[in-house]
Amino acid sequence: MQTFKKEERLSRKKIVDQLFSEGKSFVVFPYRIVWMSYDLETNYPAQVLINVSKKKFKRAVDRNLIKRRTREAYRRNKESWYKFLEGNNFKCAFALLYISTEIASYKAIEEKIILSLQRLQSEYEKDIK
RNA sequence: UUAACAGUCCAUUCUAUCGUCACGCCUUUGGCGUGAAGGAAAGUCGGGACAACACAGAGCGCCGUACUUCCUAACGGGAAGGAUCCCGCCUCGGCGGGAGACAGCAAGUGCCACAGAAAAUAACAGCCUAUGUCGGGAUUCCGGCAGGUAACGUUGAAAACGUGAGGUAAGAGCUCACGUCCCGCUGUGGCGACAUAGCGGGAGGGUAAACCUUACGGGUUGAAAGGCCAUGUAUACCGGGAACAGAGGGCUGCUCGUCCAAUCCCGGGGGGUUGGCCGUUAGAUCCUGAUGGUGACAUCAGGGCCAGAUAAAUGAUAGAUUAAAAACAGAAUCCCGCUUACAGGGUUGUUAAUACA
RNA sequence: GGCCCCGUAGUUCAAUGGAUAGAACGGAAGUUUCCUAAACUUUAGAUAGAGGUUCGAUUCCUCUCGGGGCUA
Repeated sequence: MQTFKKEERLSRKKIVDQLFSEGKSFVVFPYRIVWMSYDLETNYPAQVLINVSKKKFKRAVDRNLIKRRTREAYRRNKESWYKFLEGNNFKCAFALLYISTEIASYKAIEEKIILSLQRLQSEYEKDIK
């Protein structure tokens, strides 16, 4: 199902603090991805945090637009990522940080989200070895 | 009809698929139904509601406001009116439009660069010798001193009521006529600001978005306010200070008052929590109509329920209309204003042009 | 969300309401040197924006823009 419920989003301050102090990160422009394995109290295999900086986009309307496009792209393309995690019995907390200063179109964002999720899988495979 | 200007109103449409948040219902790992940002949600510039502090006291300090009357819960907001200034018109004293933080430098103090004698107390240059005195001269003349005197003195943003006459030694609102302005009193009109007429007194540079005076108002802190439940814990140790008597504390700059009071304060260092519920959306509410009022607005009647999240909800794709789905822009306790941003469209008024009658 | 503070040369700071807006470092040009550094001489460069009060505004007032701090 292409849902995006609240349980699929990262909201615990404790986990967020831990993620940003201990998590590993890489960049797939315009996103910076911070991730770590965490034993989440949910049925979903991953929780995601989407962030757009107020320093880079002054107006709330612009921030909302980017967050909505990112959320939409993640919702439509997360299926294989979930299958991978469930197949290996992993649970993952990660953050998508938008670091560009320009507003990207939906098509560009979707492309990069797919790339990011593939990169996350390969990072996990590296970690196992 | 078109264009310009001013005012006012509306503001990313419709269909399908997949999704987000809240509420309700059901056969509850889900499904169905309903609802889902703004005129500025923005800036946080005023004012309130609400909450805690003693539901709050006194004085000082500090801050704010400033023509009048009214509206409002309140306001620095709004309405109507007054005076002043600016613009336009003409039949020349009226009409129309616009502007502004519009109390008081006639209570005190300060400041006014450069220039100028001087920036307000005076002094200086100049003018006058009526009066006093001294000297010369010798009978009404000259000079000095004392004295009198005004805004006339190249400036400047600003120079001490204006013009004319009288008056005098020379002069001066010193006096008079006409005029300007200010203060007080009285009459008339108006709730009032004020207008107008008369009488009396007076003549003063500017600056209060300089200190200030007067009048009125403001207790302080803000929903990260505040209340409840759950979980968990240790003020171990070190340094400095206050105090064994009213130290310290009660969210207030100081003093007083009042209540609680034996350990308290500062720095280093350490332990625990960082979850949930309420506040939280029905209200100075919205729509329609009637009545009162010049108006802001008020009252009455009928009807409606219109986001409520807590890392924070509205998007994506395809199609249609269109020249182009397109401006400024996203609720976070709520409300009333102000200010600022803004594509397009509707509508009202004024002006100009064109066409027709 | 709430409450505050600050915007002056490229940088760090000055400047009672008096305008030619100052100083240090830095920049540019020149002198000196075989070349560089140092030294010396000269020079460019700024009041965040708009409006108001005032004869006059960096300074006082209002609005806008930008930056920063505090608050569990």
